[in-house]
Amino acid sequence: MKTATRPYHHGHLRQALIDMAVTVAEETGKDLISVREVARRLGVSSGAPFRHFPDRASLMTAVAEEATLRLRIHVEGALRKAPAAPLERLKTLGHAFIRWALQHPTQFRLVSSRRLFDFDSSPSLQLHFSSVRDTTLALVDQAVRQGTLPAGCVNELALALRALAYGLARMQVDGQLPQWQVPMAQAEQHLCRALDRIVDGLAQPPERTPVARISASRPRP
Amino acid sequence: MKTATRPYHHGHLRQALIDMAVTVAEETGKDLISVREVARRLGVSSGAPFRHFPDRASLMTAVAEEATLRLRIHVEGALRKAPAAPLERLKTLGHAFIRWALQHPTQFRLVSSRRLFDFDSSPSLQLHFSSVRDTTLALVDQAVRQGTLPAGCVNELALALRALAYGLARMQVDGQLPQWQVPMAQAEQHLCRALDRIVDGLAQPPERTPVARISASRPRP
DNA sequence: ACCTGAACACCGTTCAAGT
DNA sequence: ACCTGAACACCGTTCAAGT
Repeated sequence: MKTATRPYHHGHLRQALIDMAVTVAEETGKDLISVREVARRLGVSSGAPFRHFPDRASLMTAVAEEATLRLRIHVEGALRKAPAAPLERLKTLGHAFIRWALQHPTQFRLVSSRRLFDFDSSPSLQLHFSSVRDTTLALVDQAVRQGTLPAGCVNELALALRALAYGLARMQVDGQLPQWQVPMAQAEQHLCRALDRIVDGLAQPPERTPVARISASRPRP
Repeated sequence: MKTATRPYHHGHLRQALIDMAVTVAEETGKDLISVREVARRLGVSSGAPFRHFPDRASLMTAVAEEATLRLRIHVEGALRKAPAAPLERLKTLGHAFIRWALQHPTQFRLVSSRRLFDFDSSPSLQLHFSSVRDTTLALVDQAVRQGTLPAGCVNELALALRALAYGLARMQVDGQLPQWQVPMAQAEQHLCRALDRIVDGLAQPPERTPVARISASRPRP
């Protein structure tokens, strides 16, 4: 039930615009939402949004801020239930990243592309992004230190693993998976298995036989 | 110098539209070009393009066809000068893929996103895409067969390696690399090194010390 | 302080009319 | 057969005017 003939006129329009922008984005699947449509759906005039955001890019920045926070929370939630082994945690992080991307494809595309809003202008965006990145870096560092991942530049390896998860998620979000014989229905499992395949392939000790117990004490010359 | 007062009026407008669309796209960096601007730059009326393409998406499909062919030619050219070892060829393929993406970011984004045009409607698009994919699959298959890559589903491993190259390229194209401490100037080298890091990490025989000589003699039942 | 609604300069697309 | 240019229904953004 709306409040009579003058429903809006005031209220917390700013937040309503952000929420409706997300709704419209995920509904239409388009990267560029129409601020006029967002205004129309909220029952306000076409000029109203510009009292809260200087332009569409600023609105998209606000949307990206919230989406990045949700991605961070999703990933952190998954890690809370994960085992302690760094490699297992890395896989869990990757799975959570992929899962969130597939469930919120338009938001995922938005937060991934620095070209649709102004990343540098938003401290909260930078904070939430860095948090996930730092978690990745820390896990890779632990794995390298304990010898379960091959030695070398941590930054470089973390970048590669992030790119792997990002690439897998984006191939689905961009609609490429049909050309790789991956049925849409089990896309998530397929992508997570592909990720595990690489991580397990990189893992140092086969831990098949408890004989060797390699490195862990043999960092680098 | 333009040809007097009636420069156009006829000609091979269809091809001119495709070429100008590429120019405008790479110039503006926007995913969605304006067909009005393309027409304007060619000196034709705003309705002229629609005599050759039913809508903008069809024009973008034509652009994507040519871009995909160029990507294919670039990759095949690189492989022609590459060594014979499957793993080396896989790395070369990845490097060429990344290099082309960084040199033609807007075309790369276009061909990567099945959402900006109609992939299924274009046989040539499918042909050129499949060619690069099949080359990847064949190389992974060879490497697995000769034991330099770990055994398992070839399709899955090839998908993962393609996702790795795709993710690395896209992180740069989407503007994420500054947040990963990668200086723009040496982006390409950094990305190629990250790729090599994973491929080398997956390679089966460490061939460092002849001591262990793990598996490599345990192909498949 | 916030919102409206007309206005401006753009779009993609259509289509009668021209050559 | 190909192109023009007006027309239509949209945009993002601005801004005087309203509450």
